[in-house]
Amino acid sequence: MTLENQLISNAIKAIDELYSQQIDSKQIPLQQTRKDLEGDYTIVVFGFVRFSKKSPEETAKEIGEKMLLLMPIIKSFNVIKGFLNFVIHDAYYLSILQEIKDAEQYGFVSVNEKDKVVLEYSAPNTNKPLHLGHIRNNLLGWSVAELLKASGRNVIKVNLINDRGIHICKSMLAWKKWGENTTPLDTAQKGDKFVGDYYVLFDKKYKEEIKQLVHQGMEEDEAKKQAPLIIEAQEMLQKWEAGEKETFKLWTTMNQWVYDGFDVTYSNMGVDFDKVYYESQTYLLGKELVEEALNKGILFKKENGSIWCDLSDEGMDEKLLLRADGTSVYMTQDLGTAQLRYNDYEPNRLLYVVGNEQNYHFDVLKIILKKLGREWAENIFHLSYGMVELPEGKMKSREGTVVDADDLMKEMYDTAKTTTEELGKIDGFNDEDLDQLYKTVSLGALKYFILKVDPKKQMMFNPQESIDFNGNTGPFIQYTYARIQSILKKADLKTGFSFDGLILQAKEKDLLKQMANYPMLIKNAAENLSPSQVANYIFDLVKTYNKFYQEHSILKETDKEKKQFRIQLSQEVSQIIKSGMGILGINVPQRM
RNA sequence: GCCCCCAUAGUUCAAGGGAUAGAACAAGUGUUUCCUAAACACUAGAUCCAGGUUCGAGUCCUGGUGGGGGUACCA
Repeated sequence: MTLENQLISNAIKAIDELYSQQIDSKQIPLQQTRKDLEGDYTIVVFGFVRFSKKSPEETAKEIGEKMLLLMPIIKSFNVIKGFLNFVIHDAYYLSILQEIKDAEQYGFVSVNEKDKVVLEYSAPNTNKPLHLGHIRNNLLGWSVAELLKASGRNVIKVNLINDRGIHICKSMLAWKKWGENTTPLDTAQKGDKFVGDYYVLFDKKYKEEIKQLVHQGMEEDEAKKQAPLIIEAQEMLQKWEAGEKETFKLWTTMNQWVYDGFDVTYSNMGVDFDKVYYESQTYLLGKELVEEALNKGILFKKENGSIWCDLSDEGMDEKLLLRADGTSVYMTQDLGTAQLRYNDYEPNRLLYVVGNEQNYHFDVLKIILKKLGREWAENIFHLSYGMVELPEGKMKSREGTVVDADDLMKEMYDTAKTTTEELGKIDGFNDEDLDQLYKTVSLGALKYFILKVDPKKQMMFNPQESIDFNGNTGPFIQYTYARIQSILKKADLKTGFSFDGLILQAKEKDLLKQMANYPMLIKNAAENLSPSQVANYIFDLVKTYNKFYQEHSILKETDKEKKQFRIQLSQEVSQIIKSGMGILGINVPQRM
């Protein structure tokens, strides 16, 4: 039983004995005492005055006295207004150190195989390379998976490749027309970049056609529909869905180029998947679902043959599910994908890491599946994260403001290299070590920068101001870790030391207090699907450690017991840093 | 038009309805004969506006202002 739970249950007991009032644990506002005040834990008693019929101060005093008797671990208490502050004996904090030392993975809950979560993230389109928005998605997805694993879930990471649709046909058509049979090898490009260029080219030529038609007197909306290129692309999609051989072959070839490119980016980023779904393999199931729903009368057909879902009962519009030409749309395939995933795993939760621009899409997806009688639709959860914004607004490929994932990682690497060389602490590193270090530091900086922000919130990225290496950053944390490793290398950590009766210094106690919170932190962060909470926790822990490091000598401490204690403390702090950073997908270096 | 989300120092981010709103960067100042100064210490600086609920509101409710997103036979 944790100390928090003990405090709560004894508070309940004290209140029952004092006021004959039965309350449950949720009604006990327990929190950590403010740093500048005396005490470790605080109970806010304002809410109790209605049955204590006494002033907040008196109420707090009475409860405090009762609990002091009930719990020997409480050293003393003090009351400020309605705040009852408890001071806990050092012995408790020393026992925490022992607990951390003994734990296999402190703060982690062992995995329950039956608590299955299928987590989709990344879900790229195969018509353009990955960019900053995907970076947030990928880092979040991977990290949330780690977080859920740490809290005992059996997580299956899945990717869904949007490998079919009109957008792919645009790239294909452009390549066919102007690609002159070249391949990524010919232009020495990554495959995803190569194909992406043709997507851009299509858009350019298409715009020219629209402009020309408008010039000839056509309305712009009409011109967008009538431009020969778009008609040709639509025909291509129909051919593809009809399984026409040549189109299919081109599609296979070009998609493979893209996959090869993506694999490189994923690998550099350090993300992976347990299973990859392809939209091309799920859209037919989606079509079947639409057919089923149409027969059940859940959907309706318009005169031109297109199929729709009427969502006016839910206060929404009508939603298209199948085009007039019979080809499927995004929603069609997502229905199929969800069904397939459920069939494959029957998970407790189907989690989607997708940007908040698709909130409406997921609302509709759930509603339609429920209309179809799929009760598991209730377990669909959309982890809706905010967009990454640039100083000039949204990223637009047309305006060349897209921050490419590969480019960004390369820039970070170069910055890490420059900074490290300037600091010059790299004696004895060989080229391989250095490359590894630059990767660790640059990715650490990038990942931390992205993940420290609450996923739900929109975030700002300014490419002009490069990501910092000082302050609340990945490298700051990595540095502290490396410094501890340096100490541990020089120190001889003796086993079998007992620290019973050791008087803790304020900074040492601060550290142990924070360390004691790690298990709860993991639990809460996992519930909120928020790696940012882990990031902020680790940052605070590291700041506290640095203060301790500054104030107290470790290796030069003459008292042997104190010295061993501080070495042990440092060791466990570094373990938590490593563990927390691991959840964020960030490695920690032995030296930097 | 209708629907959803957001608004905190100059900037980027924190703050489970609780005490004096925390950090970091940028600005200014200090600390290395001492375990890695990618560090530490100090100074200055903020809850968009108007109401309401509450013992207590950055947090909840209403209205306003400002930003973002959605509402496509795009994904």
